[in-house]
Amino acid sequence: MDLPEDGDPLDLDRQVCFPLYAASNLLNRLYRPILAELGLTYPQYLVMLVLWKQTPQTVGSLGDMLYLDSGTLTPLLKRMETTGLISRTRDAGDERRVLIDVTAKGRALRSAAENVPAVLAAGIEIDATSVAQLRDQVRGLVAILHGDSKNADTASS
Amino acid sequence: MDLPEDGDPLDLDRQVCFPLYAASNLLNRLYRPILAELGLTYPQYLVMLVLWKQTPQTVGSLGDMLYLDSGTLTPLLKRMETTGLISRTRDAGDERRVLIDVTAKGRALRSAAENVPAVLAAGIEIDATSVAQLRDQVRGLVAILHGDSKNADTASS
DNA sequence: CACAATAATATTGTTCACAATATTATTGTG
DNA sequence: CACAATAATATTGTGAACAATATTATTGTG
Repeated sequence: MDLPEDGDPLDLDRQVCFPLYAASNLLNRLYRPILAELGLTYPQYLVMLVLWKQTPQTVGSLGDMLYLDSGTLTPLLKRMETTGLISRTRDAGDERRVLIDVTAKGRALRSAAENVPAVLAAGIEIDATSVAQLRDQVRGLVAILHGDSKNADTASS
Repeated sequence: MDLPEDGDPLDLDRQVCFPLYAASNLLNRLYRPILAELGLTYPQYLVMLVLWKQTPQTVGSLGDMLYLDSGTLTPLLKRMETTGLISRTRDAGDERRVLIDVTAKGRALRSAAENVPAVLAAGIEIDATSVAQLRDQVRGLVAILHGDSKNADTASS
């Protein structure tokens, strides 16, 4: 009774993509004021998460991890350079590349960012199990959409 | 073993929101060329889905259903008016409201849009059961995020 | 009826996200 | 080594999203 055959395929309630779209917007809206205190937007926060793990990165390596391209990242990284969180320097070994590194200011921001997940979680009434389940399912979809069919076992066994 | 306690809370792989963000971007990227043939963007497509179901709508009613506000919808609807898919007229009964209706051109687009879901599904290798499961889980999250706690029983209790 | 309070939409300014294209550097083939 | 092919990043132009604010219309209270 949930087959795509019966009913209108153009019904908003049938769409898979709409809830994802809505959830993404709503989450961004929830993150915004929290991250604003750190002087970050959500995609900028994602860049910092990567850089806090491993540095330096290139525009391309950031794009691979965040599923974004230079058209989005270049201006974003320039803004982050302006606010003093990162540095952008041409790779001497390969002048095509731009190395992205954290500055002292960017490194200092880490401790303040550490309770962002907790603050956010406090604003959402959902238990940890559901969250993990949801995360893994969406991750499976991302893998499929990105063509990493190796990781495409959303709910299989 | 999946508790938020162990490990770094700022690890990209632990984030719930990132997969949702990535999935939303990737899906939009997938929709874009398909909808471009109809002269639509994804949010414009969502507006048409609503209007094909029930008309007229107001800016506010569309916003309620799509979780968007006038700051996003007003310019979007103006563009759709320009392309001739919808009409925007002040409600005579309440001049604050703007009634959004489909034009003949917008109505004619419906049949062409009917196979969008199928074309899209063809591009994603995922079974219907997983999709439905994912959809319902994300829908649960949307309900929580939006404060509709009535529908917030993703897996609670 | 006056007029504050509220409601619905519009505007402004900033930051993404993207396709298409341009620019510059490196690699590969002869 | 020349020079086409490729790779990495940047630029351009369009369309969202959003917070904050402005504008206009209606409602409610006296």
